[in-house]
Amino acid sequence: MTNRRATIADVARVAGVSPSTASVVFSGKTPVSDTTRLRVIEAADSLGYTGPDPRAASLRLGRSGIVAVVVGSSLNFMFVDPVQRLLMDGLAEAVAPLGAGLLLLRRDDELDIENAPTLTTASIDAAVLIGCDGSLRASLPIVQARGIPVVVVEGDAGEGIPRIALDNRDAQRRAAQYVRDLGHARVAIVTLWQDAAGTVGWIAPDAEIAVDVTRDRLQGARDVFPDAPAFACAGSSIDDGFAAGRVLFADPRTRPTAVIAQSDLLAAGVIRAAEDAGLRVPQDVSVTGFDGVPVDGLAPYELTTLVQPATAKGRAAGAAIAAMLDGREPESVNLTSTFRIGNTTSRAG
Amino acid sequence: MTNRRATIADVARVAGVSPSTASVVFSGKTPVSDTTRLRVIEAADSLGYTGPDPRAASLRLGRSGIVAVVVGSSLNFMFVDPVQRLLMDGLAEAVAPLGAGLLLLRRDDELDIENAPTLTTASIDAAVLIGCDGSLRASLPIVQARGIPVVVVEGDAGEGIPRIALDNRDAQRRAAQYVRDLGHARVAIVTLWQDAAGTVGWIAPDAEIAVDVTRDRLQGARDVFPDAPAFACAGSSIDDGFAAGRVLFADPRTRPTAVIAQSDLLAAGVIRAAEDAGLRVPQDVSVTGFDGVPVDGLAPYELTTLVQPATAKGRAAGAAIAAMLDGREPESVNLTSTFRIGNTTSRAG
DNA sequence: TTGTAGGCGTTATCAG
DNA sequence: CTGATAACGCCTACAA
Repeated sequence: MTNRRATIADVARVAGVSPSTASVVFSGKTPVSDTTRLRVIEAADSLGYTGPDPRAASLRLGRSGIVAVVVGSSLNFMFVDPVQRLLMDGLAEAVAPLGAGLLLLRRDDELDIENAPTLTTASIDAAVLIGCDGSLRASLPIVQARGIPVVVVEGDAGEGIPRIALDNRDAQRRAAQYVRDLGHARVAIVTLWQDAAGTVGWIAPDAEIAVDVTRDRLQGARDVFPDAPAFACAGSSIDDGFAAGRVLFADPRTRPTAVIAQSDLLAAGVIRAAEDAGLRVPQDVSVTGFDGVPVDGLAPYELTTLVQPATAKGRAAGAAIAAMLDGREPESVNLTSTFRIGNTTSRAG
Repeated sequence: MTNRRATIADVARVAGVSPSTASVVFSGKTPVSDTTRLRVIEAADSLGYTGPDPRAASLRLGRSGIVAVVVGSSLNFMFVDPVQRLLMDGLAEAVAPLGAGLLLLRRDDELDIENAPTLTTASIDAAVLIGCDGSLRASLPIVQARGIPVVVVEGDAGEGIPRIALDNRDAQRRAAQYVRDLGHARVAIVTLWQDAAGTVGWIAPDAEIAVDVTRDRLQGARDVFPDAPAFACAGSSIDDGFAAGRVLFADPRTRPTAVIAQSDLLAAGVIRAAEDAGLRVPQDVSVTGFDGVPVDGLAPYELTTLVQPATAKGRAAGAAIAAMLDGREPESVNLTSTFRIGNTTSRAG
């Protein structure tokens, strides 16, 4: 009744074969005669051996089957965003065939907790950085020094690091053009966060925005409406959009006839605010979103929005990782969004 | 310019010390003289050595610093629920001091993908099973055979496995009592999924429900309103609640004056449906939720609901894991929800 | 088809 | 405070 777990050597001994043979029975890398296989399996059963210890295997093979996903501080915050969720789904799906799972890690610089796991200390085969803005970039040297493949989604990590990007500016421009073609001239923009602090409020016309997504989408809208005022939110949520909408619709004389929101959740909030202000959507105000994700509770509205291939983004990141682990050159990918017309936009009155 | 990464042995050689000494410099387990430490650090720098290889360390130490979280099929689906997100946050927080991170794994039986990582093949120190209903229970023998500590959240895994549970029935009963005390008699219940398939519709009065949460909360409500009709939803979302609400409010003559929803998201949907049917909340219909999570876009309503300690649930699971890894006896915990009165309930007209 | 031998990179133990 | 030694459990040339 020893406490030690059985090892493959034990199994081999009981089965009366050599360790390598027993190993092969489990890995299937080499043909084994049926009788030996059976003996080994039986021995394993009798010992309660459930297969090779992954820890030992990963040392030997140099692979741990784990891909790190570096997220911001709070999982809760991150997964509020449907786009992130779909992204993770795509990623999980794409790395599964590699025998890899996703390890959630926080950013290295948020170490309030003693000896928390980090990119440096975790046994990982690769890392995915999401939204590589500033602070995330600090993680890079670490993984690079360890020689771990990295891929960046929605962000720029510099030379030689594959990126999975979106045509944010182009796509947003297309939506803006559509809005203009509908005859709208008084247009307001509701943006995602403009900085890490999540400063809420009107964005100065000449402000430099450090957050890639926000900047790019804003530029796209400004390509068509150069003077449109832009209001920055703290995050991507209905509540944030609602608060922004309240401000936009506060003054009946200056209120916009169309609002370009940088996410579907924000757009949903803006719509709520419009209703709240006694405005009908789309008759009195047109609203566009971005993302093309199902917004829980938005029915019967169907947003006019840009459908981004969120799951594909994850899959592309997974594919890049697979390539790198294979020793192949990873590709940076630039995905494109599709403009979809819903029932939240109409001709300017 | 060899491609091999430097090992601690290389560092030791360059520093002119023994490998064990070099190791100790990194682990800090034993005092080292400043001069040697410096020499080792310098050697490491010059070789680009970033610290012990986690794979080797985990073999040696028998710890990988990874805790598996077994989720249903889709991350997207799972993380829609704010309760799950908070739970994960608490869990991450609680295992971080152990130097552990969270590995997302799918259920073993959903293996459509060849060689996907599983509870059997991943190097994990412990596992958390969330919502241990039926199919999840299949994972148990596997981990137990491997001698891996397991804790179950919101579900029953049988003997000897620590559980983190909630006072679902008691809590729901308290809410129901409150509703009754307000004078409501025609009450309907909107429930979470009643089976894995997510069958939508009225629940037969004598139906046996296999999903623990749903059953327990339903019993709590029925303790007070034994004959209240219950309508089952497919999931916990505003849209699901809306659909249910539509049915409840379809016939003005039989419509309930109060609805007990089994989650806040469902309650939000029911409220929408009520508005949609021209009913005012709470004047015409009272609605209660369950969970006490912020529902994006629900303002200005503040739900009358049961606030469950979602993050604490995660932390408790983490604590149980910490205990087991420490060789201590883990505790099963029974957390309690707090009844909170919002503005979605009022006296029966 | 099976066995032998060596090493993957660490770290705990124990002796100096 | 430092160093030698021995595992940790497995996999894979290579030889038989």
